[in-house]
Amino acid sequence: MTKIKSDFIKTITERGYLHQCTDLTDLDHKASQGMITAYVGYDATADSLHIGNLVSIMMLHWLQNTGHKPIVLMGGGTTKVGDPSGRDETRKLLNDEQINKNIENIKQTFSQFLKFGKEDNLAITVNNQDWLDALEYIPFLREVGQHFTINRMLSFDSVKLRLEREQPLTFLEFNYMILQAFDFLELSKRYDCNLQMGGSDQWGNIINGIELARRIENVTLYGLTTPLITTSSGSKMGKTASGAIWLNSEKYSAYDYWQFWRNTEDNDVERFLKLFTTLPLEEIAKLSALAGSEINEAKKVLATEATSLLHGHVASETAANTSAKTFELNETSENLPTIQISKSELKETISAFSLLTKCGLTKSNSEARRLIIGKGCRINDVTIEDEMTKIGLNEVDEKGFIKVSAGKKRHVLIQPI
RNA sequence: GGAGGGGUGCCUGAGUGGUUAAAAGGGGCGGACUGUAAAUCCGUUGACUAUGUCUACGUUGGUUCGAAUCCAACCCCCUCCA
Repeated sequence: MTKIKSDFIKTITERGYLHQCTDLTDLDHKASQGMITAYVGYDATADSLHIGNLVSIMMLHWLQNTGHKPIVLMGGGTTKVGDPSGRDETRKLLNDEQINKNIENIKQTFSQFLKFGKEDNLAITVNNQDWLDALEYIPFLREVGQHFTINRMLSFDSVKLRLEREQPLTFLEFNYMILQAFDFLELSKRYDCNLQMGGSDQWGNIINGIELARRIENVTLYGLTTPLITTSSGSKMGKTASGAIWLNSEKYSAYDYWQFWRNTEDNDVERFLKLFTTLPLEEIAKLSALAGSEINEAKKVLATEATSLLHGHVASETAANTSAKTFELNETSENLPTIQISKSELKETISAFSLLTKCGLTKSNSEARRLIIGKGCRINDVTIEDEMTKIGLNEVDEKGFIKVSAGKKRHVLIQPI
């Protein structure tokens, strides 16, 4: 490619969102001429999106920011089928009620990143259930099915890998790529959508949609994928500590989210600043030039910026302050996660191990005992040596809390009521 | 429908009558070192009212002093044949 003309392509290239594109030169040209409309699809397999979805959300954000129209496609219909891409096993099927509930929860996330509305480049949300549910089998097969050969379908990774690993692939799942292809066609007809974006594992599904639209409507559509984001030590993003990093605040608090970014590996700081914040590139260059322990400053900026994008400025600052107090000033911030325990219960005193479990720092009393034996538990910053240590009202500090810590990073405040 | 192979802890995977709550690795958690990083090293990794008890190797029964290991039936998966 000679020279990038459009702001959109320029931005996503510079910031590292671009993995593959069907025809970058052409798409760039189109984006420089006028408004393009692009969509990303999200299946409702859980009641919240997670960090892994964030790259594509940020891409929609930049799309809108550079003057184009984003469509958020909720996969109410496709979730009933289950995308086999990148999976060894069939997804467990959800019922309609769960799917609708999930969609409602997932939708909230986008309001932070996109401006919604009808006109111009305001974002819209659509649900593919609206057209997929209405399909009639035979007419659909005749219209769409005749454009797919089994030979070619078998050659796509989502199918091929499953077969190679000798894992079962149901006929239901086998249809997924056709439905996603149909989605793109449908969005192109309804909203003049001409670009589909997604993670690199969606490449095959995207290509199918482009081909289908070319055959049936004779239109040219584009596809663009983002790289799979891994940490520099090779593990998949967000699959760290206790499961996924969720985007909904009820499942993953702003404080925890801030902490997640604060603990980024040195080698990832620059890449993540580009991908997950909206800071200008010059500023990112300055921040990532920091060497040695000074890079921690860059990590704090990353954490605050990323948290602020998702949870808002106020929640982000609070998380930053709480973290500073806790980790740098060695003070107890009352904004740490807090649980309440009745005074009468504390009066009786509670043994240290059961207190750990009570406040959710350990999953079982056995785990709590092990933690204490391994010198991993502190009450009010004092290491507990004996798991039978009794904790009661005596341990409440002048601010009215008992601080319970598991390891160096996980803290909970007990508030007697 | 027929023949064969297989189902072990979060995952991979050893174990074919007893010191097996089950090797090894991965992952998780904690500790040390640091910078709330990475790498490295060490410990730990079923539960409980805790030096004991209970639950656990697809399910249910059986043999045995004793079963993940042997037997029977059933369920599920894979391969080949029809």
